[in-house]
Amino acid sequence: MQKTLLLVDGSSYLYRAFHALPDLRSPDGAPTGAIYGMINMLRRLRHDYPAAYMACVFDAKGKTFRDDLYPQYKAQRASMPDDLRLQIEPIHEAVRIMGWPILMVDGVEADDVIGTLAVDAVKHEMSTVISTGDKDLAQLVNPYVMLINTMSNEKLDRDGVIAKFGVPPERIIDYLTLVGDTVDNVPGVAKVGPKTAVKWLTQYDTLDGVIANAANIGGAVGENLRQALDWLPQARTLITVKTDCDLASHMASIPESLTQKPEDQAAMVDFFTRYGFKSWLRELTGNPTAGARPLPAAPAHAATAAVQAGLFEHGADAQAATHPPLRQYETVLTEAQLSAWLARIDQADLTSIDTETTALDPMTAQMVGISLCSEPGVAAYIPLAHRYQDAPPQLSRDRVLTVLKPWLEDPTKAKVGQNLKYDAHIFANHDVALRGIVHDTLLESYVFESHKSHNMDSLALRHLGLKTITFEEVCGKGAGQICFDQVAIERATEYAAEDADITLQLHYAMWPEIRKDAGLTHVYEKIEIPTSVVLQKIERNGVSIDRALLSVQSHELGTRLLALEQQAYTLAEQPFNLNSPKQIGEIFFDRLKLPVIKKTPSGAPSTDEDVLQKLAEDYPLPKILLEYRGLSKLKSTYTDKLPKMVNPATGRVHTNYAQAVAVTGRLSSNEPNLQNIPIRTAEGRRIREAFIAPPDGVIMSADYSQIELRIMAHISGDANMLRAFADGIDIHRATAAEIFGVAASDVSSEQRRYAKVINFGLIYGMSAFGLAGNLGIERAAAQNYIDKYFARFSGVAQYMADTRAQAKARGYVETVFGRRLWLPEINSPNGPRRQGAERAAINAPMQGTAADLIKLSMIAVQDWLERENLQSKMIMQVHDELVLQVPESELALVTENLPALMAGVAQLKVPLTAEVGIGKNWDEAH
DNA sequence: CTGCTAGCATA
DNA sequence: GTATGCTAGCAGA
Repeated sequence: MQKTLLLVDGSSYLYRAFHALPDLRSPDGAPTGAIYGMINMLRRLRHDYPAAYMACVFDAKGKTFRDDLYPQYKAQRASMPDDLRLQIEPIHEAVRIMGWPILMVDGVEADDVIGTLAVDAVKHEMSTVISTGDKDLAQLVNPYVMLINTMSNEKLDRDGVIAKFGVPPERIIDYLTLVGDTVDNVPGVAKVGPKTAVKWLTQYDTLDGVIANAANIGGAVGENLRQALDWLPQARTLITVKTDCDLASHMASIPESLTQKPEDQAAMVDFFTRYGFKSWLRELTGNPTAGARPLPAAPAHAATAAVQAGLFEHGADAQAATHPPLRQYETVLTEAQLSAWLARIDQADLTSIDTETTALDPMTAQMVGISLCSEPGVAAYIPLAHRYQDAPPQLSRDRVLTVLKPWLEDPTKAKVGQNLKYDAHIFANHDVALRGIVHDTLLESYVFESHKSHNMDSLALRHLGLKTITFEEVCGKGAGQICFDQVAIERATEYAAEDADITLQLHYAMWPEIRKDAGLTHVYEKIEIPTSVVLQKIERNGVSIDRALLSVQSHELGTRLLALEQQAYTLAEQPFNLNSPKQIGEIFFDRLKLPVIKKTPSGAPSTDEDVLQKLAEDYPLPKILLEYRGLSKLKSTYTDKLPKMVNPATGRVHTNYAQAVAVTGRLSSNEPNLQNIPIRTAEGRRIREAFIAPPDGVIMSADYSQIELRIMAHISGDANMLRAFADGIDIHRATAAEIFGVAASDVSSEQRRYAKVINFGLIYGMSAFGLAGNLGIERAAAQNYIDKYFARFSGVAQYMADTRAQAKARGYVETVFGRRLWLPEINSPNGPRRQGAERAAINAPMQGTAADLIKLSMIAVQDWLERENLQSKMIMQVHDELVLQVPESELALVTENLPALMAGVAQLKVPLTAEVGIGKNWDEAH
């Protein structure tokens, strides 16, 4: 094999080049980023992989066999952005005039053309290099075919494929069939990801082996596999790249038709002029200053600044943007370096900042180093506290923080980071108040694509096509994990400086996308960024916990649990672990022969609360177990755990609010979760007695009343519902009056209870089946209620229909404030999944708008507290409730203003109301 | 030691 | 019937 064939998967690079580069413009304002990226890539490829034969392959028009086989093929894919569409023709033109043979075959995808050529090349004794960003093509790799990804510089030969995927190339089709391809909307087996797929293929060798053994695979994934058995052959066909396409009519012969043609220099001069690629132009026209010049930091900075200022339309040099990937990373060890960097960031329009620490817990972690970046590709790492044998002398933490403090605390010095809430805590741990947080890439990603992952490694891959160094690669994992202060400073610089660099680049990739939409921009700038600043303060405030009280409760619960345990053993006539659903199942259903009411998803008889409730009607043991479960949950999750979470330094509990987890826009709370403290049962409520006020103050709780139903009234505009809220009457009573056709004053408590369940069901996108289950009535009866409801509240019925339609047409729904909530499965061919997405679509605008409103409340309240210089502090948020600690001296003022602030954050078609409670502890405050 | 299931706390 | 996080048990490393 002497000769090489170089094949470029042009279609896969289009999107990547488009998204990886800033919004470059030609002198007359046309978008040029993708054109620039594509030309740059082809130039580098030809340099790095000199080949006798070559071709650039694009998808062409026309339906392919895959569309016929599977109408949903690529159905998830958003239509091509206009700015990219405009660049397609110029890209084809550029490829042609650069002398590359170009292949587009109507009705055949680029992948299949490439597959066919790669197989053909072997017959002509050529080896093939395929340049692609698409992992699917790994199935083509063999001793004569390898893949390269020019964006990540990754090379995949046979060993590379095995290293990356865990299976050899000949198993890639099987692997992808199991995992599925979300990009092309080809589902695999539900809940099967790379790990399970590799496990199965290792165990059963091939997909056919896995299918043959489907009956032997346990658990929920086993069931999912069996569900997918009919589908898998079709998925395999879709995923298999064709290697036998008829290309005869499109080229005279291989290899002759795939030789490089001479560059059309005149056309190139014209082309580069038209699109403003000045340095390539200089190179062509023999200008002595061009060509030899490497791409240093300065032009990169100039380009970035130009992008920020929107100057590209005026013909700035697009070429100086980002390529080649620059990694000018500096370790700052001297005062002189520190001064130089301070001067740099002080001048910069925007600086990305990242801290390395000793721990994940933001309240106790100590700073190990700081990284900074103000120009893509040029970053600094300032090690402060690396402590290992022979670690070089570092600038002291105190010294560096003293030098940087004025800049860090200056609200006019704009900062960006990935989850700056964390870094703000770290700085606060060292008495620095981070200000000037104007951007956060975590929140940009969350606002832009709520349903995708937001960690930096996946963001870098998705938006920049770059593979980053992971924390695990640097520090290891599990028991073998080392603290960052043990990492060699050279290695730490590569990792930490990259983080700051990538963060800045991610910002330049995502921010222009958000800016295109006024709603997203509003949600990001006016809700998420200010919320993150408020959250950091709430987390830092923490909440005071009465450890002694919890300890007493733990003890009491322990005693009662012990007694229940003994009673259970007696009734079962043997000891068993009451915490083990498996052992309970054996006792109940094998030994005592109790009836099986329902099964868990994996097929075992269920022992959940509903089942035990039912069985308790006829048997004594389930009743004991119910009580045991309830008390055991209280003890293990709350009374035992909360005292352990008290921060020794502050004497308070500091939860972490995750701002980019819930796909609806809600916050979530962890370590500990303070959003699921019991309230429904008297036993559980006692936990809240341990959330106490400071000696001179009270706990104040303010919650929005019926917020989601109010939002439903607002969005749907339903006249009956709007009137009920306008009149300020009990909404469940009003609903019952409508459904049952009686006067509001004649609604029975039973009727009100039904109406309440129906109202909640509506918020959750209920079905007759679900309502029946909840009310314990026949399905037909439930349907009857739903029909009556929709007859009386026709605006709500219309809203439900409109929301479903919008979700299906656009793939997302919106909150009142323009937050987008994506529903990837809304057009899934899988019925249950699709229906699940439909219910989520109904619920999301209400839950999401409520989330927007309370975030606005938090911003307004914090702003007011600071403006008035009050001592009152927000200490918790529980979705529709804000909890504050308020000194006695401010009690009257805050009681009056808090609900008014919350009610006033938005003017909807219905009034918003917030109810306030006060007490010495959280239980009393309700 | 890791990942999964069942069960259950909240809005 | 929406959205989360945490615990214990358990199976396979």
